[in-house]
Amino acid sequence: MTDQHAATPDDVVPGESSAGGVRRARAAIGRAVRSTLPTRSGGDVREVREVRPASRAVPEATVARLAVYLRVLSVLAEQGVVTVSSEELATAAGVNSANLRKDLSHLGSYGTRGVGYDVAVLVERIENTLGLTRRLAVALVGVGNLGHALAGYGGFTTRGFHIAALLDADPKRIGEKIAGLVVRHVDELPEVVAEFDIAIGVIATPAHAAQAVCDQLVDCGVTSILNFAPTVLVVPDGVDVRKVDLAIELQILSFHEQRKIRPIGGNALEGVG
Amino acid sequence: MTDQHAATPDDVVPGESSAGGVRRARAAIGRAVRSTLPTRSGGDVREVREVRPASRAVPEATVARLAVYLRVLSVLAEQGVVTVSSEELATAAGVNSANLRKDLSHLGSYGTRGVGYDVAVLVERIENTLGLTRRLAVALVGVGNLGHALAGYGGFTTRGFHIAALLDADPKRIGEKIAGLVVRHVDELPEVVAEFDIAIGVIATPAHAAQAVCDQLVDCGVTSILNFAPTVLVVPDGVDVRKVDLAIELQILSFHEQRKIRPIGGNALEGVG
DNA sequence: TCGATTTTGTGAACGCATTCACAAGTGGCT
DNA sequence: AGCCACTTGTGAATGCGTTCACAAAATCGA
Repeated sequence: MTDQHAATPDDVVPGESSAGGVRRARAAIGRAVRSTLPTRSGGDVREVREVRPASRAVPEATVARLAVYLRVLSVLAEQGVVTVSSEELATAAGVNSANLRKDLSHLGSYGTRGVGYDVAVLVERIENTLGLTRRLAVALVGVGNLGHALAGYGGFTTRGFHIAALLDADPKRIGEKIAGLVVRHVDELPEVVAEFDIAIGVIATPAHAAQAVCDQLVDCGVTSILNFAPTVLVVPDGVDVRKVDLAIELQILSFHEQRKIRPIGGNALEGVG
Repeated sequence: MTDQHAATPDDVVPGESSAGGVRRARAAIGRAVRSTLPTRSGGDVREVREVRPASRAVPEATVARLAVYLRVLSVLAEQGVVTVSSEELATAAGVNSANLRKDLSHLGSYGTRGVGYDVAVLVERIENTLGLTRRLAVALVGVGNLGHALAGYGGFTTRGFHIAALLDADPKRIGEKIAGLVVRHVDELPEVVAEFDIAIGVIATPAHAAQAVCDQLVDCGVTSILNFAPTVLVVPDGVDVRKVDLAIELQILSFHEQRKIRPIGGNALEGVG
């Protein structure tokens, strides 16, 4: 079963991002890792090392929050804050402090009772857990309205990632230079993926093209995809898809908006505040 | 869910319809609605309309999926499909069919055993539930790189929404025309909200400006906010915030990427990860 | 050294969400 | 009418995630 969606709440959703939930290769991977058998009988293949037991079981919901903690911690670190309590950090991250402590406990015990957590240690620990020690290469497919913005969006490159290539199917866009990168044709994907060791593919194409692009990415060996196109992508097991769908986010807000008590007559004169 | 929350995890405050982030006001809404007491003693305030009982209990996770179903159903409708079974629809939406049936059961029984669901009926039912019958007005604050793209993004206006106003704090951008709209200064927010009856505010500013903009929106009576800025927004009870954070999405993918077994490849000898 | 104070780490309880599994209903066919 | 194939709707079981609540550290001051 290859499904995906965000949560947004989902997310989650989960979140979707929003939501919510993603599907990652289920327990199978964990098991394969634990078993000591080499991937191939030849002695040449590096044996998979025992993964640290602590992170074997990091729940999905926790992973999403770790990224938030990391952002907050980075700000604190810049401000010169050395130590932070779970209560402080939880407030800043908008979560329950018990929840935060449980989240962090999945990475091991790195706090000091009576004191709190060392900011620098925690940053490093979370970065390790999220795999942000090396900069992953991202390929962005679709440089239309949204893709164009994403290419120049700072938030992308900030931490742990860099956009290595831009691709599009429209011949008119090939060769165009955006944010220092030349747009290449999507059919060059295999070369691009190999050349830059692309780890993540971002799909910012129209909905009707998304599945085809996704298939191409998967064929090239890309197993992590961030999808901005408003369509459900079908992928084989072992491929992660996260989706960001603006229309869905708005519709969720609409649902809640609808049931708010507003003394009709246009704009609320009292509202909430 | 893509999960997002900026609201404090505190619980229901009686007397206010609260729907913080992921969670919505639990039984409190139902209770507030049932009780006939007016929000204020003055007879002027219009009494709350009775919400149909069926939708009183739609779970958050279900709401997020309803939006997905709706999109899939729209495609089916365009293709002339009249009836769809839960199995078909579930597959197309990437969810379990039992899950889908339970989701739909929250809106009442609109299927026919042995046959399936009438596409048109279901579309209408979901649109009603999500409150998409009227077009909500959206104000977009921050027309930088990302905001610019969002302003022109089709996915926004597709169904149930229209961008009524663009705002920015940068004087150089005021007056600029984007997608047929003139950019106004963010300080004009009160007039804009009143003029267009803004229901949803979209924040696409830099992180450092997001909270201030959010506060302004809330002051103007906007109770639904979609936040693209990488920061946790603090809002009073009763205000919904959903967030879309690209960096977080990538980091979640990074986490899963890290633990995939890749026999080849540079160097996957990651330690603790 | 000892007690007061603070804060972590975690077992247990709780609640929400998903999935299973099947009775109940529907339409088609003979 | 009666049987069969199909599909919904839902109680029950299961799993996941959050929150509570408290014992176990750790620091500080006297």
